[in-house]
Amino acid sequence: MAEAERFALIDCNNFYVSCERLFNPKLEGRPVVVLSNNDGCVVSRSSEAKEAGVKMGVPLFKITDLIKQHGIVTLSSNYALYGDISERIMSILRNFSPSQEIYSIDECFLDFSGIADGLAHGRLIRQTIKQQAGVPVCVGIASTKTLAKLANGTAKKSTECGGVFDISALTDRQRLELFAAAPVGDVWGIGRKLVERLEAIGVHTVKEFHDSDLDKMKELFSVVVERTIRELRGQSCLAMTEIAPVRKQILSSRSFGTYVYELGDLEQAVATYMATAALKLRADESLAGALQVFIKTNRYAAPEDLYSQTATVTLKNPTDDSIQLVKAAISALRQIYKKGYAYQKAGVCLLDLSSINERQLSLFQSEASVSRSEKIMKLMDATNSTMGRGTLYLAAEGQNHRWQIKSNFKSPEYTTSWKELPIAHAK
DNA sequence: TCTGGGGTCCTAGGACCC
DNA sequence: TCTGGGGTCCTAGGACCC
Repeated sequence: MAEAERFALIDCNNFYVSCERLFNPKLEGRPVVVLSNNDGCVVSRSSEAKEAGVKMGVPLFKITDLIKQHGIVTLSSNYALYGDISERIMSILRNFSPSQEIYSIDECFLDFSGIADGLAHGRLIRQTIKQQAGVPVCVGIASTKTLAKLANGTAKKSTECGGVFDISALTDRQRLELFAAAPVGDVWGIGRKLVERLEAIGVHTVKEFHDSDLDKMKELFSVVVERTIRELRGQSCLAMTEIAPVRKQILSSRSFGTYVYELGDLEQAVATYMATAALKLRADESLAGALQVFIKTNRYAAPEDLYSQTATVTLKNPTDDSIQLVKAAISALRQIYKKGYAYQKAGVCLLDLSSINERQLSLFQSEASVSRSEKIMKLMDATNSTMGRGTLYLAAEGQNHRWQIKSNFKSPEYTTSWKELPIAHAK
């Protein structure tokens, strides 16, 4: 008999908050939230903050009273730190299965097929990560990815299961009871809009969704919804993908710390974002064939103050050269800039990406000019990598970034910056 | 005063071709 | 004058995820 497929989903609890606590144990037991870029809204909450009533994604200015009332600690996000902790955790997890798919910064799937006692293996994982990385995780196990996600949600909510939950160990009846008690919005891939539409046709629980008619749901919704129902029924439609496919686009954008009015400031911002995007492009060993630039006012502004425009440029020759990309981006920006608006955000997007190994020189492009550009970019990237970000930059990026984001509560880069290594004091 | 950023996939609709 | 319909490709926008 063929072995039954099984997946485990390992997900860190309150990941960003857990990372902050590693280096600042005083945060243990206290309500803590981590904020998005620009200190805009809440992106991670400790259990104490959840209990205090802080909702996910809420803007900071709406919870000033709650913060005072409960003494909630607010922290700016520190992505260099979270990325570093994530890498450590993922490399530990790699040892627990022949196949791992890293799904996001704080979660991965492991192939659990053929593991006799999934629950025991899950508990071992949980214990090991806590011990070696200091971060609490939960483990969900099931015969499909969608069910493993659901199992992980149960592991997080339930107090009895000790952070590990296996749907494939349930009887049919137990499984249906679990489905009947869960709202359909708990299912991976069913977001706010779909919940609205599903409820309108009388589907409220996971069980009702699971029991619905496949053909009808495909017709009413989409092939994705149909596939999700199949997965809930135990028919695996989503396989493990161990090698992350190459990115198809690279986006770099930021909200400004204060409104921006002048073209000159926007040009600096767009040049800076493009330099960031181009660095990622070179790290991927890709070339961009096209790029987009967008600028927008605050989307909550009055209708007469709203403006949002995108310009797309197709490049004659695909490139990874920051200088060329910045030039193209700035000329695109000049086409869409309109004076008189309070701009709140700008960004660039690299599109039509191809592998550098498949570069084709056009008639008008000499090998010499390409290799000169390569040398300059290599020098710039190497310098910035050893001497620190921003050591070498393009003149267009400018110096006085009046528009730069706010980051008022940022923790030090404990693990990724020599200057900010924590100091251990002997008692 | 103050509302994130970076991705993916799917669909609808227009352009174009035969 | 009469002016189809199916296929494909591309793009913009929406929905979703973390």
